[in-house]
Amino acid sequence: MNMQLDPIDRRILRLLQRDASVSHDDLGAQVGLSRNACWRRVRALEQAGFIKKRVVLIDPDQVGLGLTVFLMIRTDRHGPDWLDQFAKATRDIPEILGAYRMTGDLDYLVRVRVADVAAYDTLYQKLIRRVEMADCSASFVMEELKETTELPL
Amino acid sequence: MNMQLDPIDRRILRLLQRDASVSHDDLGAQVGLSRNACWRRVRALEQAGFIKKRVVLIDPDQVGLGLTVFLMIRTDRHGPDWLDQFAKATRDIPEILGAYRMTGDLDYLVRVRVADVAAYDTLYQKLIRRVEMADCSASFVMEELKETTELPL
DNA sequence: TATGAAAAGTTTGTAGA
DNA sequence: TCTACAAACTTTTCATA
Repeated sequence: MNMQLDPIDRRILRLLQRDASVSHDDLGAQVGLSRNACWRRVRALEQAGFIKKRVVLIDPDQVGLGLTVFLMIRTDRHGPDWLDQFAKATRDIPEILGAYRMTGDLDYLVRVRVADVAAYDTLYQKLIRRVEMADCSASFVMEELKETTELPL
Repeated sequence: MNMQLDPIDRRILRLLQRDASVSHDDLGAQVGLSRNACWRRVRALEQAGFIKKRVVLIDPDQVGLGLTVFLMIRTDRHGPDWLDQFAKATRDIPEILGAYRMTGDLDYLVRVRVADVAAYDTLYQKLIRRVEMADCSASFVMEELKETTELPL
């Protein structure tokens, strides 16, 4: 299914990525559509893959995951098997929330959520046991100014 | 309200942060609880602030936001008013999805989602017009190995 | 092709055994 | 706790533009 996003779809997405707990009645009212005209559009957006999933966002501090760490990684192995191994490791380790191959002089950036510095060290040991890295330096987040899943639409 | 997370709560959170579209019936079945008992726990988790919000996750590529950029920022103004101004700017600019004050020699790290390099440049201009920065270097994401909102529970 | 109204089917939240 | 009920919400059907 191919689809072009019209202004109403955009508004629906904008509202749903802010709060997906609204009813189709309310959502419809907010975009000026009937209950099921709105429902149809949401379903279409789901089927077309615009909406990937519905999730609950958990407060990391409340569950004891107070520390975000960014790892800047450089490798000297640029073959596909190193990347495979690294990609698999990042997928397997649940503390790793993000992993990105980058331009510039750092090769990879990894975003991690852990309880504290001790937990970070455990994770670091786990990671270097699984993948060889020429250089890996950690930067700790002191303050989270912003952190959102809302895309600019 | 204060609460200690028991193993069933943990499992509920783990399931809901993967897929919040399940009914309380299904969720209850998966954690071995009646519909009602499960519903109560979910409500308690919401009220205690473990569950911050319910949202829809949108595929960035499908809405034409194919490029993630990380900005590494250094400032020479370490007063509270610079930080205020910077924090406000990051909140106001919807393309900025994350902004972090860091340890180490880079002061701030900013995560950005835009359509392409041209859109990035527009955003960059917007940002430097609002806050003074001693140094700001961009790193573009070539490949997203992992990107999740699921916390390790 | 997209809509709205209404009816049917589910789920949710509450109250009583 | 559990069961049962009422309210709310979701989804289908159908008629219309």
